[in-house]
Amino acid sequence: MPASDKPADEAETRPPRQRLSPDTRIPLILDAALVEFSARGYNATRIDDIAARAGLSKGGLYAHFSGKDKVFEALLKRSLVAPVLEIESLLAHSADMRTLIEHLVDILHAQLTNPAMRATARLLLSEGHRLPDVVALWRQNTLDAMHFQLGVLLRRCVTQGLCKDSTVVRHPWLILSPVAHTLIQQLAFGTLPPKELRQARDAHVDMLCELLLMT
Amino acid sequence: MPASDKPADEAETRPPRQRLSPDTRIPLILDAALVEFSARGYNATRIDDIAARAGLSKGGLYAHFSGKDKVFEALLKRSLVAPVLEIESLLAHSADMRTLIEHLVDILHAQLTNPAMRATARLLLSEGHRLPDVVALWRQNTLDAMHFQLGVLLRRCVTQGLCKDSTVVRHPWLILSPVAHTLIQQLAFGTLPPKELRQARDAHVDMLCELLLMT
DNA sequence: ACCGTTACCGACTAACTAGTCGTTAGTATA
DNA sequence: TATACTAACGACTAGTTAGTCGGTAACGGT
Repeated sequence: MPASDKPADEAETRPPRQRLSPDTRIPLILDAALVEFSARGYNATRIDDIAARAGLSKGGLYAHFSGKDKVFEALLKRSLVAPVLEIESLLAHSADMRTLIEHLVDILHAQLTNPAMRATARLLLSEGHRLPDVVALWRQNTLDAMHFQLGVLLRRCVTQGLCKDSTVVRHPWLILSPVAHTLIQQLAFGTLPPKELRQARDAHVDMLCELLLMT
Repeated sequence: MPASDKPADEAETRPPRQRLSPDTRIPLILDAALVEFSARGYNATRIDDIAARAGLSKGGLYAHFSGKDKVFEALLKRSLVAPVLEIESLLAHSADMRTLIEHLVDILHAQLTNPAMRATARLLLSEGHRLPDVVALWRQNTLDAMHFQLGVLLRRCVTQGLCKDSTVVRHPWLILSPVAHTLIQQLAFGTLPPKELRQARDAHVDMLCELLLMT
């Protein structure tokens, strides 16, 4: 093996020096941080690991963030985008109530299979106490918003005579709770086999149908 | 301030040297470890902190455990005791189905308000990957066992004509899921106000009644 | 082609902590 | 009380890592 200027393809020994604008480098850093933090937790993650994965050195990283905690904060803040329920679209594209419920459950379960979302959830649970402000913000923007939207959607269905006025209409979080259960399983036991995920999804749908469908 | 032999009551400067048998010291160490680990996570917890809280020095702690990971392992193993559902007792002491559901939900929610259980759950989620064997054991002993018992209980109720044959009878985990949701909230946002806990409990009961009670 | 800006490098330091080990001192038994 | 046993001490070592800083090189503007 020639030890010349570019040992190259072995195990990238020195991708010379790549100069990127902050606008393109920072997302790379946050992507790397998400992987590293969620794999090892906050304390066990080394700045050098994040930097290496983002394609620069520690010193370079410090040009963009003043410390480890600032990286963490920026990471959580980036994931604050609320997954807005397309209420109108759901109502429009669902022939009947059962279809609507299936769409709804599928949207919720899609979040579970999204690795970035899972990683963020794990960080939120295990390291969230570091940044109570960010967590509170996340609660408002994501959780409360989703509860609210679910409530609006369901009350509209009731008004339109599409479904019964069940307990879950007044407590939309009950609709989310099976997803919470599955999330906990995934966090504690690792990724569940597709079969179990499908069973969970189907049981979830069935229960909601039982609760909401007109008899 | 006299720097004599016992500055005593200031900030306990030297509770001289207490010699305890392993049988009494080890539980103290595990109690301390639960507090420290769940407050700061595995990596951020120092051996000295655990030792200090347990009332001895680091060297003393190493007389009982050969390392930090062994303490952690012993801690999780200690909490493996399954909270067995008193099925017979539940059936005997419940006048009607609604009362039985209320008892059931109360048992589940009692776990949530138990600080030691919450701390263990947090550790299991955030640091469980360190000890996959212990986590798998916990799953068998606790989660699967509880699902099984719930299934037995509900099927018996159906057979005795006490309740409908709902989806949740075939998927008992759905009954647990609202508790999972509340658990996540507690872990992410800290202890919930009693009012919200009670609302969650009531909504849970109402939903189960809707699903199970004969019409 | 020159030049100023600034993203990036990497060796260094300062701080922290898991684990060690020779010593000390409670406690039980005689 | 004398003695043996061992829980507990605490200073020390060795290894790790967050953050610093003087210098380097890529890029845009002229």
